[in-house]
Amino acid sequence: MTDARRIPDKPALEGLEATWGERWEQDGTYRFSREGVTRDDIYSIDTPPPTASGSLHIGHVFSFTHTDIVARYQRMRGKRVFYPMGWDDNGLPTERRVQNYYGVRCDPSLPYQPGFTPPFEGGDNKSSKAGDQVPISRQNFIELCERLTVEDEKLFEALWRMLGLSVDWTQTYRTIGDEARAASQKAFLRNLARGEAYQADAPTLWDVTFRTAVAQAELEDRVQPGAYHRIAFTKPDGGVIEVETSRPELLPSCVALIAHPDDERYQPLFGTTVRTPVFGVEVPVLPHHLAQADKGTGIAMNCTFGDVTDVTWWRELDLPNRAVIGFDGRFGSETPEWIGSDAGRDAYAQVAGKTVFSARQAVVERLRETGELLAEPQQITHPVKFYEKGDRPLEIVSTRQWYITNGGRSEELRERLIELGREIDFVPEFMRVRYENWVRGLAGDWLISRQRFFGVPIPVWYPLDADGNPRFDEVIVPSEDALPVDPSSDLPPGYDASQRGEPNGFVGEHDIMDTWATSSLTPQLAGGWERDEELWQLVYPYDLRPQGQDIIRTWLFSTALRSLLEEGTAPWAHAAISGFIVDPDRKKMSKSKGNVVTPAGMLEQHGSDAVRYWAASSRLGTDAAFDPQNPTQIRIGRRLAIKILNAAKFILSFPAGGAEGRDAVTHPLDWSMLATLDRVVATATEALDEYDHARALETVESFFWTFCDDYLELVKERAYGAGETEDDGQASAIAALREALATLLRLFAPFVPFATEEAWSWFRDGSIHLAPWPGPGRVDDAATPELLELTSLALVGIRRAKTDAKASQKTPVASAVIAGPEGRVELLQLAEGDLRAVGRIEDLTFEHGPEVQVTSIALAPSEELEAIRGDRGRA
RNA sequence: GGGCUCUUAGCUCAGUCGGUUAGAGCGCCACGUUUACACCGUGGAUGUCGGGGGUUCGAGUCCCUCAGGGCCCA
Repeated sequence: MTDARRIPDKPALEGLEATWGERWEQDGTYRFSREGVTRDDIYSIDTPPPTASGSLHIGHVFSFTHTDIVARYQRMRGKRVFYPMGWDDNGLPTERRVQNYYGVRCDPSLPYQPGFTPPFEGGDNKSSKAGDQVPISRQNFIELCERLTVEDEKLFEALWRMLGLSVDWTQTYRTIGDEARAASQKAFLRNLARGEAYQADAPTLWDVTFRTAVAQAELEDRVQPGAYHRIAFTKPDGGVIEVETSRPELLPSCVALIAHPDDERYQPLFGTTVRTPVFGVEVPVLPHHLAQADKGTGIAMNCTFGDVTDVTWWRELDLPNRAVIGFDGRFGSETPEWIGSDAGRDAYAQVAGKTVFSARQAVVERLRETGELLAEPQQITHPVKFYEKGDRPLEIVSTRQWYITNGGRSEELRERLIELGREIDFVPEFMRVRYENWVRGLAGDWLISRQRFFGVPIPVWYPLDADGNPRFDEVIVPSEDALPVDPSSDLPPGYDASQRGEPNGFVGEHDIMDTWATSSLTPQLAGGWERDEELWQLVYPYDLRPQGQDIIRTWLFSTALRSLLEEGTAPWAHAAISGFIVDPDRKKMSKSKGNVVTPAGMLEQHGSDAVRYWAASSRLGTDAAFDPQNPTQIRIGRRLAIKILNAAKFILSFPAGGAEGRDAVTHPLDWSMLATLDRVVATATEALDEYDHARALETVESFFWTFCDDYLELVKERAYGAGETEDDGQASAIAALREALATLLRLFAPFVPFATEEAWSWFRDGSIHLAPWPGPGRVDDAATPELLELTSLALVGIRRAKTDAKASQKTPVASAVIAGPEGRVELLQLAEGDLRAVGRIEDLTFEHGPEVQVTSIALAPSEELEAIRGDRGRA
């Protein structure tokens, strides 16, 4: 043993996070070492990196604690745990934050300004308009993104360390880092080579504020106010067809009217043409099953493109493309060639250059003038597609974009993805359905082009023909060893800088990839794919992917997809899905609802162990209610952590003499306690193996309270060496207590890492977090948990008798009789000495009876009681 | 509109394969303690297991149905 440890007089939780956090860092306690190991020795975890420019909320603490419990458990089971942490810093959230924080916006047409100083720092500047932000070059903008994310990441790491995540902090990565950019470009080039990446001119959902394309996974419907406008189309015979539309401004791009094939009202018109109001364009009337007969007048105006149904009709009915709205969300300034009439051209002049909103007013006004608005607009609410981070409705524009196949256009690939999902053990199992539903519902391939700045560039160039037009079908790619590249500044193989933008020269792709195109590669990024082959072979496929249920369709799916395309295997063996946090009204906590609780304050106020206990008491997949005003579970966790320290201090205060461990145990009651404890160990181990941390914790905790309240009370006199018990009873009690303490601390260690490490340090060397997970030990052949159960029952009976007599538990008892069934009483008698000691019973006898109970008890004569009270009064 | 999920004590939640009188913690009330324990012990009250129907010797548990909450998707 080493020098005597100083156990504090008053153990406290305060300061443990700092003390042990520093110590673990110094000792490299959680460092991943690959020396002399095989894949079987490793437990690898692929953690979805938090968004660096977001903020960590209590839900992160919740789910990351779940992961950490697994990591700590597996480490104690003897695994080398590969548990890296990344920061997801590329992407639009960072751009927005940088704009607000520094008061700038990116204008790629501007030149780089060395030594640029932003107008301010630290603003949240939410109300500022884009016009007030200083325009800066793309490179200046990216530098600010880098600067700010590095700062954010420091704060994140500090919080995770305080929470006690057992992450190997030498293994961090950033999704914008060189290695991440190289890896995601390499994966893209491999997709391209295998035909899984392609470009296409296609109608694309477009956010006009951010001026970028948006993928299916980023869409959300929002209910918006709108209005139905009933307008008149003219038949060749001069008759009128009434159409209701919520988007009258798209009238200039109208290409057809469409009704359901079974709709008898319109069947006679199929194949004929009608003239659009105001603009006077002849368009056909066509049947299609997606037209809803019960909506409006039952016949719909098809435009380029009002919604996704318009896109379907355009594709399936082979209609012309009459786009009028540009990337800026405004109507084009040139009058389209398909509008031939003077009146039509005059009307278009009224909308040219206008926003959707203004154009709608102009068109409606003109409809009133011509009498083709048949009724006052009828106010409605209806779902409209938005980019989940945007605040203006999406438009649909036609552009050239890059795609990656994801099964949206291939039944066979969808089936393979569902098959792949079956290789993953979802915890809880029902979460698999969300994955399968998402895969089955995919409507198109994955659009990965983003017209943004802070992200991984799509690593290709295009040759220019003699007229200076790009030949998009002759993609120029870099060699893999040149990665990462930025096509807007780096040169394609075989060209020189003077040829950029010149006829017969080249042009670089200016788009970047969707942030998910990088985030979907976290197994590769963290695991050294194509960079550290040895590491990759050791950690991939990963054992565990923990994540929230809300990102199954995005993160889990896209990672599984990339893994399938690249490796042909599932990226992980298990997917552990945490629930989310709801407020006392059972609403999901989210920034927009304003009910978010910041975790740092909770950790400081209650202590990390307490907060972790709260997180650990919820099962995977189950939402947890959390009331910051009344954090009951956290208080219970805090009480438990304090109790652990106090119980350890108490147990260690008994004189530890000779033999340690189970060899020194002789007393039947001590054996019984250890036998019970072995069962607890078995249950907790089984639960943790099944990723049921809540059951493991509950089992250990409930035993711990019994251990303290009953067993510890029963043997404390014997452990003091007081009383007239047998000679070796003291040594047995102390050995059993220390054995139980060492076991309980280890059982609690994954949940409450600070308090357990503190208590462990009082009597053991090394970190508890590297100590072996307890297993069943040797017990005496006669040992049975039943003895401890019976003794507890008897003890409760004695206590109750004293309570009924309104007497102190210390009141001496002259005589008592305990009854019980035959066989059980004989067993109970093995603990007679301890029962007499704890009950201060002078004369204890046993008899047979139907159940275990105290049948008679006589407190000591009152003069003795008076004497005791007198003593106490004097003391 | 579809998928998933939940509904058990005042609150937060367990409840295994369908099997005794449905449990824990917190809170509440009463009493007792107060040198391991900013706390501990003993006891107490609170239940139409969301409603209805079915299967079964037996249902909190399985099936159907209705209602409500939540999440995701449309």
